Amino acid sequence: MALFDCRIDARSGHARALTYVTAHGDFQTPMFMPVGTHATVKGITPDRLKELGAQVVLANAYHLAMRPGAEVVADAGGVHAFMDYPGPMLTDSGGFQIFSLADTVKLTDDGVEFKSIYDGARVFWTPEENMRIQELIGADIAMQLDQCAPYPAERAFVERAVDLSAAWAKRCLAAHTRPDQTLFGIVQGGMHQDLRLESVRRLLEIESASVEAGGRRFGGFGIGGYSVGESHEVMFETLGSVARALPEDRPRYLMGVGNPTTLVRAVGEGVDMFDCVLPTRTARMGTAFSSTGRMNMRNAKFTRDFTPLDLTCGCYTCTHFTRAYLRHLIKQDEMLGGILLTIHNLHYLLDLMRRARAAVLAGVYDDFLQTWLDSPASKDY
RNA sequence: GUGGCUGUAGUUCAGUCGGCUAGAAUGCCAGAUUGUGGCUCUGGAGGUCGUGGGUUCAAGUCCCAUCAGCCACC
Repeated sequence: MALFDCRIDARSGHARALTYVTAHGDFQTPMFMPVGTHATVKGITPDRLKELGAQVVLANAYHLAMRPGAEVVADAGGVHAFMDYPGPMLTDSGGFQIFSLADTVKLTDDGVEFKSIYDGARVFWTPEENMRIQELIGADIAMQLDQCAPYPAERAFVERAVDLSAAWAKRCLAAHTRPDQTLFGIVQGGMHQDLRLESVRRLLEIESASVEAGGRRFGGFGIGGYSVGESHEVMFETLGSVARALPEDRPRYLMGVGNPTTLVRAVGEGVDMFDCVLPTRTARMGTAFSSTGRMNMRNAKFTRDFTPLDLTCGCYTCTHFTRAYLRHLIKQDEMLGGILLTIHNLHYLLDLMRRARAAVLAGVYDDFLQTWLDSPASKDY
């Protein structure tokens, strides 16, 4: 298979199992991608990530451009060499920071002005500049610059986000040149079915025009603008039809979603890739995923609980340490507490997606989904 | 032994001229966390104001005694 080829290994209902080729190795879906915003997945070494079976790791173009600077990362030999992660990587464009750092941002049709959260420096990013930055950083997959609408939002606001994101998709695709990197377009449209489908239609139109002119196509598609405050049910009203409106032959990436049950359900709707800070952030704050639902390891009931975190889990944390010890570490703000829960939570989601893939390959995804929904692990959904 | 200082929430402390249901921080208990501005955020519980007496309409606050701790000097 050639670079950025995507093979469909199996289907089961709407669920898919893909193999995708990058310059830093293949990855297989369904897949969860740990988030390493500052070119580090907090609290965990790259060799441990590999041991856990992580495939793609995320970094963030906005944060790396601010610190240490995209040129520094480029001079280091690119983000893989900089952080010593040998596998595939993906950079988010900074589009999400337009949303999350909204009060430091000025939007125009031509681009976005960020006021640095680190030193107040103002930088103006056109889509072209954003592509230059992401090419310097050098991940295998770059995301287009986009605008993510909040929820709830006026329909007119969401329409504008769709317009702006489509305009920027076109400019990103035209500006993107690096041969060992591919670009994903991003679907917006909030919770409006028609706007979502319109957003998909425009991305495909932009791609067709590009290909006709001898230009590039998208390597895959991000589904952005979900998990911004809406309920799960509201998200699933539109998610499936949006995912399946996207081309079959390329990955569909639901951005920013990491709730275990949402992942399992979304795979059933035809989504292939996910990323989220949830497993790593909540780990540092003391929350663990488990086969019986979320556990707050600060709780007093674990003071003298000398059993493993999760008896059904085979990760390093669960095979070596007790709940009492983990609670002690978290309560004391010892860094090892966050590290051990991060290992566990990442293992939990990575393993969940491996089992999902196995179910797709076996052609029994519906059973897998139903078994999941019937299990206590889904109860905190 | 004498003199002084200090006793208020688990802890460290604030508490005006005596005046509503005695506050803060931290700790404790619980909840949140979704393309990472997070040792973060949101709730909650917790006090016979060392003890006894007195003055006063009213005392954490003023007076007396007493106990404890600390300091200094014999």
